[in-house]
Amino acid sequence: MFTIFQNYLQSKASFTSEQLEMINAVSVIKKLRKNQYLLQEGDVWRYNAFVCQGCLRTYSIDEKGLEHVLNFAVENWWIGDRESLLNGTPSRFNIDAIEDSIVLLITKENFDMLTSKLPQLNDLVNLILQRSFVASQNRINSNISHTAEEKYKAFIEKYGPISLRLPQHMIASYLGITPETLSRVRKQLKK
Amino acid sequence: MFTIFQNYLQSKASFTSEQLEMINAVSVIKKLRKNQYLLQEGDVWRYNAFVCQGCLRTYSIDEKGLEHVLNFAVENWWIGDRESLLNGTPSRFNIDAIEDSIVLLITKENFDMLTSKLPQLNDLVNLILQRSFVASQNRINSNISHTAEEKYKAFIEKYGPISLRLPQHMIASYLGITPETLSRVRKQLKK
DNA sequence: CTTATTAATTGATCTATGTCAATGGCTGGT
DNA sequence: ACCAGCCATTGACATAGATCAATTAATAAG
Repeated sequence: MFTIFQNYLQSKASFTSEQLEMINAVSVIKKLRKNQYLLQEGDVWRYNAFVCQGCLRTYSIDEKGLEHVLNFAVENWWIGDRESLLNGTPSRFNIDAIEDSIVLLITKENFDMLTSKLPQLNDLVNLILQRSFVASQNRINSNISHTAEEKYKAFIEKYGPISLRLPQHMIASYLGITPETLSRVRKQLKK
Repeated sequence: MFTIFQNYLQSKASFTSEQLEMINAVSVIKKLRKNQYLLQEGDVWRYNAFVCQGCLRTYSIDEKGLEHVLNFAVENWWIGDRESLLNGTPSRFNIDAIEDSIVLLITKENFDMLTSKLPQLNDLVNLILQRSFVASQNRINSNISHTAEEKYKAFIEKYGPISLRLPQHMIASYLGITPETLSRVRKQLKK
């Protein structure tokens, strides 16, 4: 399963086999059944996590008990709670598997060791962070500017085939609308 | 005016006077009158920018000509369009001054040179990026989870005294609500 | 100072979206 | 294969927030 991560790394930068071995040595594979938690609210998140296979979601639960999906992640995406990782604070989010999944975990300490020894990994991680921030800002812009229908169309546009793997009530939650509204938007768009 | 930036840097990390001089050498001070643009949609953003004094906003303009405020920035904050900077693409945003302001600009090339020579600056910038991402994610969570009133209260909580310097229609825009709705929310909260 | 703009408030509607409830279709577990 | 429990859909209705319009308050310009 490390092969998938290795292929990903090689596609983004150049690593010698010794360097890959160093990464492999601190990587832990974790298999998750559908619905299984990777992180639960209140726990501290201590890893950098890469999705080798499957699909997961990050979500919060509000005072009324409603779930709000913050992010999805599929193969070749990173997932986790940066706030908890950065500050060592208990997470306000949950992460669970939408499909049976396989993730690769590297603890913060090991990851910091790797980035300090491998500049190309450091650059890669930094680039991903920058892109994540940009994506995040664009989502905010969409949130404050668009109607339910516009947000849904933009979502389908952005997620493409991945959107077919996500239950609609989770997409609705991600967009900040109810499942009923999403259902009506979809009906409208079919015409 | 460089002194302000210098104080900021020293408060976040340690720099020798030679290092500070190196930073000073590539810093450009730009004064902005109220309402003056720092960046206009369609232009490419090529700097890292630090606000020494004043207050600015980043916003987009939608198809209907409506403005949507993405961010505010005051003294000791960074501002810019990371997407345009990272990809070299024309910006979809505008940045202008809400008050007479002074910003310090360092071109991307010079900034990259600085971060490669000064690891502590690189770490600082990386930390800010991580925090920005976290803040951004939290704002998305707020957007999809809360009512107008809850979002406004959270905004006041987060921005504190700075919120008094911002016109209400811009706060409304930032929150994704109309000025009329914000006015009513405020009236409600006074009771 | 005076006037011209722009911003904030308020009232009267309108509308997109939420809420509640019922139905039928899938899906996963036994 | 069967049942139980989600999930998507649909309808009827409620409501937060938008829109439009008018008034007042605050700022800026001459």
